[in-house]
Amino acid sequence: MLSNTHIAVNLPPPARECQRCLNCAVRNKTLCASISDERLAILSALGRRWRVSAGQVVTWAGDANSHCANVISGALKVSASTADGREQIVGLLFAGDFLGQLFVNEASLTVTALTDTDLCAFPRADFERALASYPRMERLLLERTMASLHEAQERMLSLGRKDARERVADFLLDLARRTGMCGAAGEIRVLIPISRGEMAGFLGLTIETISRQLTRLKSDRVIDFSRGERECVILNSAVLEAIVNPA
Amino acid sequence: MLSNTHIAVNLPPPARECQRCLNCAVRNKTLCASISDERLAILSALGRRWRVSAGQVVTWAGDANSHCANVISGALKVSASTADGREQIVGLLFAGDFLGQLFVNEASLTVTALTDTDLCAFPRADFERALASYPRMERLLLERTMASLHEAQERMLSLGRKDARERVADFLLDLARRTGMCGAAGEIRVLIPISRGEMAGFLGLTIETISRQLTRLKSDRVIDFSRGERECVILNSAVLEAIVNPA
DNA sequence: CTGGGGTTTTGATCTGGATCAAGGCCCGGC
DNA sequence: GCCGGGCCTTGATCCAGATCAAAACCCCAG
Repeated sequence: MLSNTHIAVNLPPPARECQRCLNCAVRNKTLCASISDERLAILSALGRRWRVSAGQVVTWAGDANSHCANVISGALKVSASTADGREQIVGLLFAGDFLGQLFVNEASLTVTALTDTDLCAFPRADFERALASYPRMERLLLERTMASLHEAQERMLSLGRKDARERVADFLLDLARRTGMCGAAGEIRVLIPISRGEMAGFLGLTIETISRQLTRLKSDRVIDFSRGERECVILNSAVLEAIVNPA
Repeated sequence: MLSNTHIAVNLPPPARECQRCLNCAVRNKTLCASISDERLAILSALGRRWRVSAGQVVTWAGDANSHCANVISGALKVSASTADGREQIVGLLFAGDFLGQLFVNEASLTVTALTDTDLCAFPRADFERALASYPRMERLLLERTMASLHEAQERMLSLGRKDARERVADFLLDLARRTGMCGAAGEIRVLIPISRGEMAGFLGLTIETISRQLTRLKSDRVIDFSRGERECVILNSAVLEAIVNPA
């Protein structure tokens, strides 16, 4: 023990830098999870903590694509827009997710914090270089990128071919699967992490349509909002499944 | 020269296998472009030529995801479907493209040949293993997957927020950018590689809407089809640009 | 308790694209 | 040359969801 302390005091600078990473709240959820404690030094030296408050834009579409980041805490939306201001949310990011497009010089998407958010940001060029030194991280990033692509493909089906009722049911079930807590009587409690407006942006609908679909599900006793608009209780998931999977 | 011949005769079996690869029509367009001639042996041993005729299904959504492939020639559509048969085309593949989802045991997409097609197919598990032996190929695949994701994100904006006119204009300009040949008088000749029905499947519209939008552009003297439905001449790309980029 | 801004709901109307229904065109087989 | 089957176009109608408009609700500051 004593000798351990002695060793720690004499550790070279890079290793000391790593303390921040070793204690990181998302150490084993981000891409860094693929790197052993001992080999963390290079990456650790590149990262900078960055706190963003709710509503702030992290990256503007059209700007130089200079950074990427791991999400430590909070929630962000990633959106594409037309020149005249229509917005489509193409993804949501939460703790552990990777933020950024690699190998491209101009950002094509706008990233905005939905809540107060902590990021661990890297200069993109440095990160791309580092990737080559960490083959397991590169593999993990490839897996995650493939998974994102897969999600994107399902969303294309939704946006191109499903009606409002189906899209909303999809969304609720997805949320339930990811974060749902089972209550006493077979019902599922889901905290909706975004506003009605953001749901609309995500599902390619308007705010009014979202609201109407939700109230319809409510009056059909499929869901309930007795504890606030953000707290959805799924009373009858079988009906939702049936909407999502029509005859 | 004579000694060269002599050496060739004595080459070990793996290298001889490679001849097929070295002569491959898409040697420097597929993922294999990242591999030097000398190191091609492992991958070469895994690949099997596979000829698919127009209309044949290569992969059914829901089946075991056992293979991936490089497209040698031809064209394919990749589509997602709802249980009741609505179809959204999520991507098109041409010579040089990589076909397949990795790291997933069940295929979620159906892949269908649009024309007679030649593939170079690999057992997925073998290919994933091989990937680790070819870091440059893994990097290239990561870059391509990121590019696909980027495309998918633009399509989400299209499907979620753009009207029929904009989607069709987008499609034509995209095609022109990729494959368009400039003619005499500033006009651009574009060969549309798919039918009206497939355009509809791709753009999230119906066949009738596609047809109406095209005839409208035709009567507005923006495009012309004098040489057949598949041969589009863009007479006034400025108008198309204006549709794509509204005030 | 009161007032005001933001979010959500609800209502009335409009419309772009789907749907339903004919034709037209082209090509290959007989 | 005529028939049959794919495509593609055109026309008529319908409807889900957008748009426009107004309440209702909710929370906090004063």
